[in-house]
Amino acid sequence: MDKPTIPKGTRDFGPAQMAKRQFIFYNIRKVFQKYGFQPLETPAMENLSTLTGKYGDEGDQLLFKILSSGDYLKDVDASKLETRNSKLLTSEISEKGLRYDLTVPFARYVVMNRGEITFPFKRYQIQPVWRADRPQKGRYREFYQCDADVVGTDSLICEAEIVLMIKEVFKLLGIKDFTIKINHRAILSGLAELTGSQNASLPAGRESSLFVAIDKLDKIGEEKVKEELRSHGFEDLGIDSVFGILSFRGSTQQKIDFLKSKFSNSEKGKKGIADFEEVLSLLRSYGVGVDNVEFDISLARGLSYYTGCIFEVKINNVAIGSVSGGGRYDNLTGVFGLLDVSGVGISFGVDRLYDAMEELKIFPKEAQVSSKVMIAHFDDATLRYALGVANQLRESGISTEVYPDVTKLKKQLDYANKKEIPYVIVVGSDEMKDGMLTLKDMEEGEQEKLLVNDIVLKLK
RNA sequence: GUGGAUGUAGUUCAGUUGGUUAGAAUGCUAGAUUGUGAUUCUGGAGGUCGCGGGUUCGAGCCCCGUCAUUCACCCCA
Repeated sequence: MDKPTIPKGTRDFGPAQMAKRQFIFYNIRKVFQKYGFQPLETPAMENLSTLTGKYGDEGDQLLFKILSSGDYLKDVDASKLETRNSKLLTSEISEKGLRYDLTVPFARYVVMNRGEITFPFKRYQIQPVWRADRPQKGRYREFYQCDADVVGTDSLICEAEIVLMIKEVFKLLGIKDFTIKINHRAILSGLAELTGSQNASLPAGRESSLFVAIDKLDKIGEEKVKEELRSHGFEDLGIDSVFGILSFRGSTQQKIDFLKSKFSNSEKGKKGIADFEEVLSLLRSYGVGVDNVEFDISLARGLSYYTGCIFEVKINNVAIGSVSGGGRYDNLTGVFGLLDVSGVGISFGVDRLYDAMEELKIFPKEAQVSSKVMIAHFDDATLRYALGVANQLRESGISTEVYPDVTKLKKQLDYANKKEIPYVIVVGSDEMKDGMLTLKDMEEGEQEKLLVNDIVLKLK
């Protein structure tokens, strides 16, 4: 029998990791609820028709498909089988897939339940998603997303509150050095107009290849991006005018003023700038500073359904991809037949947050303890006495465990030490006689004799 | 889907131009100490060297294949 393994890109989470992961989940959930978001869960699997076509060609390839049950090959067209073309066959042998993100299932839910939902609808969702990617650093095939979305309102208050929530989550997690990058799809569209003949919009495909290329600007540099654009057939003149804007350096206000001058003929560009200015103005009304916020004209984000403001959060000085991202999508529910519902949302990637926090060594110690106290004993009589003590402690709300076997004290203390249990109560025949129990502080190594009630007071 | 790196004890890794019985640290375990852990000392267990083939008198080491892990690209949380 071979040693058992788990699938590529998946992980087990032991008790130590779970304590830290739950610390992250707990704080994100706390913030979501504080801003009025309500919980939602959807199935791990969706109908393939719900998922396909929502993430582009690349995305479709990364979908995990579930083989139909039963004798799924029986009714397959023989000529299709002959072709040996898997893509032709998938629709025949698979009708379900694992969810790829939380936003599309949410859109599906909204459309299915449109009659029940009171808009604007604010929901949060913390569940795993699956992507058939090649795993690498900070990239897994199964990972958790923590999404909060609002649908049914165009109000830019939602965008502003997303910024507030990001700041609050990072504060609770103890991450200090991070950047919230913001841009607007309309600003990018304005930019795209400049690449072609004056004011002519690019076809959608051309537009997205432009976005994908400039999104890499801070990663691969100006020359490589230009190269990529040329290979996609963009003219040098257009490329130069785009870089004339992208290379602009200055404060947020200077960037805004500069773009306004460039977009004098672009309705889209003007709209993008106006939205962004309004979000900044709203933030000021909340009385919250815009530190950590950066206006990044080159931020594009791949997902094609974004139409308004887009966000991305990076932790500085940690070599890991973005830990959070989101934006506004005007027509997500449109593909499911419900038009004119605007949504905006944010997603935190727990697994990357975990990796980054581990690298920065900023998990608080109290996120990691198990029992507060363990009771050690010597024989059957003292073990039985210990059970009563344990019950008293637990009734007072103190996490307590009794060492379950009769064995040497050394071994029991060793166990407590390894589990990082901070206190040990030693019950021997002397302690049983007068009720004065020995309480040992495992960190300091000191011990004192106390009544159970006094121990409760001390540990509570 | 494309390219690179690495597979030796539970774990992290040594292993000389190919040469006797493959080592260390750590962890595990027993004791030194019959009521005291994390420090110290002593003993013990633990390896089909990822798998399959080839070269050779001889392979952990060289060659081919294969699987796994990992990093990067594409894309993304």
